Amino acid sequence: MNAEARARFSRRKEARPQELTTAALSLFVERGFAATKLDDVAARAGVSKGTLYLYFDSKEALFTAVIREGIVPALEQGEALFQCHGDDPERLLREILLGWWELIGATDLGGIPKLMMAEAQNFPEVAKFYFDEVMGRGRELVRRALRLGIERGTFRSVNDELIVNVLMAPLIHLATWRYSFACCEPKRMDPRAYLDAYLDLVFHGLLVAGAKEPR
Amino acid sequence: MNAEARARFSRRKEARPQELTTAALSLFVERGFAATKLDDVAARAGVSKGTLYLYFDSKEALFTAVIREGIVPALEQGEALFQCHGDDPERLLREILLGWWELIGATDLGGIPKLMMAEAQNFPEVAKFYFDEVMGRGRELVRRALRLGIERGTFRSVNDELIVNVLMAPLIHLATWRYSFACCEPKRMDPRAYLDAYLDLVFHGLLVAGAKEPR
DNA sequence: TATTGATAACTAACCAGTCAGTTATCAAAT
DNA sequence: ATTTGATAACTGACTGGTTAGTTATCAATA
Repeated sequence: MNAEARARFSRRKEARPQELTTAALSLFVERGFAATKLDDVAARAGVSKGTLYLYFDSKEALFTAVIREGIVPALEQGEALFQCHGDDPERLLREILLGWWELIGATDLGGIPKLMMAEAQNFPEVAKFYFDEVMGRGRELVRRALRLGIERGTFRSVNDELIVNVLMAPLIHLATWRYSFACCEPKRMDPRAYLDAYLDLVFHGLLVAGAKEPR
Repeated sequence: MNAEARARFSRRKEARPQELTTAALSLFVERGFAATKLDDVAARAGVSKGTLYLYFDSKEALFTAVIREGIVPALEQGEALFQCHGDDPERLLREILLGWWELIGATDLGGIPKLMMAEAQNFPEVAKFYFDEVMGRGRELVRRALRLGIERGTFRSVNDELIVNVLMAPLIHLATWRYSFACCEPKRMDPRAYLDAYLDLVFHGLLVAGAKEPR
């Protein structure tokens, strides 16, 4: 049996966990944790429910894995990307915000904020992990860019701790939109146009008056 | 039997529906629709599950009532409030955004956005109602204030249709926060400080350069 | 043949929805 | 003022369908 046939038909102990978490993520995001049946998760991953239990101890363990394994790699990728641009705070912040959208918001991971918001109170430990290890690290990136811009005199002197939340909210909102009200819109919103309007407003709000015109 | 004792012990056909929807709202927001047991809803309202079924046909009917009866009155109250301030667009927009917070975000109704986001795909008809009748009307208020400001030359010429979403996102985010990650924060966020930072950023972003300094 | 990945049938618990029975209330009759 | 009968509000035990989690069995590989 050749490699491709193997990959398609044979038993794949290594690949199963990710196949299952991917299937679980899409269903958890679509329906919520409690309303998602493990039979459906298994079916979407192309296996039976028994197989799911070979890799995860419980439904809750699957949920934990979905969050942990789903978002941490993307976060590390993001952090690596933004360690270089030290010179231009405006450009750096723009790259971070757009980078979040490209790397998380616009991908399948974009459903995770919706899922975590909905389930935070049901899974306090996962919420704590997500708050510290995911949101905390993401916020720190944005905060450093803000601070840098303020120190350099490019940005106005705002409360960076609070403004981080304000800056992230429209991005998270856009990501969540796809999994909530998108189907209600007669004329679909264009994410690119939304992002342009958002960045335009934000940088007009941040840059000191008289500084160079935002792009 | 005096009025107070009556209010506490007697049967109250008229008051029951609202007692039940209030209890249901808090539990739906806290745990999600599917994870909420009707026994718990009934218990929180001080009645038995059988009584709940005297007033609502099904769990889904209860959900629909929670959304419809919960938010429409507050919306109408809001619309009535803002029909007068026609003169000063900046002040008008500020009143609308802060008014949303006071009237909805900071009250028990503040959980409804979280609940609707989580359940929109499970209840497309309720989502359609909410999208058209609640969000649509709220957005229209904000949009008119934006347009007015642009026409008067107070605000920059932004895409009002898109900016409405950007403006509302941080408010909805703050309201949702209370029912998701608030318990993860070691030092609680101060909503007032958040709102100040938000309004400061937004009005610096909206007002034309050289116009009077935002308050 | 032994091991391992996978399954499908199974079990036990849970919970939405029901209904036969109970209790509060009130008006009419005494 | 008290009793009584009718009714509407309410209850909680019960049922049936559903689903998380288990296990006996099978098939492929080494």
